[in-house]
Amino acid sequence: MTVTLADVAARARVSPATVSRVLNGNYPVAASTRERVLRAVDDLDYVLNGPASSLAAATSDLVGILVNDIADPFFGIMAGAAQTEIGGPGDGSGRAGGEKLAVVCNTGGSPARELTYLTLLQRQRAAAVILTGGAVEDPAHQAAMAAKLAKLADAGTRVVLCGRPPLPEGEAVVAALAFDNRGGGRRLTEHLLSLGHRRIGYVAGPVERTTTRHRLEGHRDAMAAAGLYGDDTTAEGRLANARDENRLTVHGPYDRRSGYDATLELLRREPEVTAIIAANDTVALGASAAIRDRGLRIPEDISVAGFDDLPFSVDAVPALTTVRLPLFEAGARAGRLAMGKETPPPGGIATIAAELMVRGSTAPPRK
Amino acid sequence: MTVTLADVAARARVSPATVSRVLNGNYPVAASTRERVLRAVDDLDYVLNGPASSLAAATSDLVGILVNDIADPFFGIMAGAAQTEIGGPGDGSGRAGGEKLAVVCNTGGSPARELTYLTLLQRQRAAAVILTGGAVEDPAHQAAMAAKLAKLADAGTRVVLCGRPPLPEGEAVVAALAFDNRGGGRRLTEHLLSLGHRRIGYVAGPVERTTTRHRLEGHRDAMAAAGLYGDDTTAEGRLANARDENRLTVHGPYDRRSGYDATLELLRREPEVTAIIAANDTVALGASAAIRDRGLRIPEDISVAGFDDLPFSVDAVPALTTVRLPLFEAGARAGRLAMGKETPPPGGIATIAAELMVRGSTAPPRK
DNA sequence: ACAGCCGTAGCAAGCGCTTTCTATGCGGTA
DNA sequence: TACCGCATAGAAAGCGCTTGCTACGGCTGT
Repeated sequence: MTVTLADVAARARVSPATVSRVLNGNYPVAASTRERVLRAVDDLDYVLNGPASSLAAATSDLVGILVNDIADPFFGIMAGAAQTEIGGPGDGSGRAGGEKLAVVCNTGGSPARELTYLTLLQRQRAAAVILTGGAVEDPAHQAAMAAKLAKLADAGTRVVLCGRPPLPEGEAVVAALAFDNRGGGRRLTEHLLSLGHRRIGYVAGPVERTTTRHRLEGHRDAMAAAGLYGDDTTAEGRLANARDENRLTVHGPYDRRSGYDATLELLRREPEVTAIIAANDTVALGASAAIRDRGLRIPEDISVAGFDDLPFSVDAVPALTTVRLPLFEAGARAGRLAMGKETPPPGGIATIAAELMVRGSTAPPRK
Repeated sequence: MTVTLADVAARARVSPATVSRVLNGNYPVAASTRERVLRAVDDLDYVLNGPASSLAAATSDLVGILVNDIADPFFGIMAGAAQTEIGGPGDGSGRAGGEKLAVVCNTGGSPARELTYLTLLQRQRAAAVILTGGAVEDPAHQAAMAAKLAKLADAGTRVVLCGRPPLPEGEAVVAALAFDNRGGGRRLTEHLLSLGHRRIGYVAGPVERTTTRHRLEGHRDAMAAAGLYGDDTTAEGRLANARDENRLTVHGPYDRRSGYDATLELLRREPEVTAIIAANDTVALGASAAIRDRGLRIPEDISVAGFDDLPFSVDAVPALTTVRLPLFEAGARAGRLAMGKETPPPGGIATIAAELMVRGSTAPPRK
């Protein structure tokens, strides 16, 4: 039924070993022989049996890219960029040079699925794995992840982190590319502060994610530095600060709906808010909708800012002030790292700068 | 180094066959034995060797989802939905029930890469393949695709088309879910027509894609039915119609940039245009930006409409009139079809309705 | 008490490929 | 001319798993 190596060998009147060598191209084969084999491959429309090949060679050409949400361009852009560096041009049959099959796996943000995919990739003896996006901070899960990644690395799988903080132990991975979420959050807040805002609402992402925490920390650092939170070190002062922080922060998932609902809640809690920072651009879109639905104008009544600078953000009306993350570049770099085409940064860790993009959605508060 | 089935068998004091059967659960094993094996698996932290297993069983648990552009939510939403139907919960080790590894492959819209991925999946003996999005109309490529899909189907891989027209021959696939792009294009144009628009610009997608052609055909059908194009059947009339069609249609990729540039071009060619239909919502965003940059207002000066109804479209200002495609539902259904969890529609072909969403970006023309 | 079964477990033959080791033939060199 | 070495091809031993078939008790039925 299906054509095998042996069939090709028979037709080319050589041994299976020779066919294998022609296909893999890592052993000298006379030009005339090679040609004969190639013709036989073509004639028979032969396609290598991947599992058999992986079994015998103890490696596969699978590269896994784990993302939290495939419907979110934030991940799509990184994954796409990584893939451009991984998938070779391909010749359609036989086995091409350094060609790898880059596949993206959607964890949906679930720790369990993250682990499951890692096991599945381990089972396939994947050549490399790229993990994108923030990690979940649950200690048990982190330990499980670290163990799993260590095992993968042990088995020869290259592990690259992209847009995710380095592992606590840090040794198991080829490289970690982390976004400067903290710095971005700080600069964004400083921008708002410099415009004169004082009551700033914060629509944060899910509590348990590192990304959420880092952006929020940057924000609070800036607020504290401006004497808005945390400067009063007396006992009551501290309490008041904490209350304020909590009152002006609402957590929720990274989606539009959450931005809408959280903004309504923020407006209820503190009608005097003059600016709202959203966990990311998608959330900012929802926040903007809520503000408009309340009959308020952006930025005259309330300023809005996002994070990530996704492609649609510049087209929002007014254009969204946000923090630009070089998603494509980071993804491409992760792809190269995974392929061993680029040497890892010193210590295996690189921080990727976040750039503030000031646009029309932020302006000085009215009063 | 790595632990194998035999190691587990030794530790559980059973034969490798028994371990295999416990893991696959398709053969009676005494409860006490099963338990002993499971404990050994756990103790040894055993992970099945995928390639070996696929080789022996002649199937794998890989399911490929091909998309044209992973950074585009249009595909992300379908792929994500399909994955929810495919990837089981997973138990972290051994092999779970009907668990499959859903992976998405980014073709970038390139026919060559599409074929390459199909070969790679064939090589891996994928359990199923889902192809999403419009096809390229080049006859040579279509023939190659049909041949490849037939071969995949032959080898037992289920092939499902999602948001893509059925194959010319049509036999090789489990099912084809096609969006009613033509109907959507027609209804959208009728809406504009009923508002009083007569000079309607059309920013189309890449010429060679079926999606582009179908949407455009729907548009032109509606125009012709209204006597705007193609009613004049004299020789000169025909020519004039064709000229008009061409003058008011600009092709380009499915991205924001293309929408921006094409709209500028349309405005130059025909300043009297009162409405612009974009190939999809992303393109519509670019078109809107161009219109605003020209100092025109939406919808007062020019109406804008998109296609797809991506999540951000409702948040555009003004909210975008568009044609809603049930991407999530279609993706989920494709996933179920690929898993054999749902019986294919009669004839293997289903057309999925497209619903007109009238919002703020379209209004009657001023004069 | 014996034949026949059913429920379990083991044996062993591959699945299709890679790769080490060995064989062969040829040209060049002493 | 005889020998060595290089370039190339083949033989064969697995890689780790699945599965058809066989084997073996103990139970049931007569």
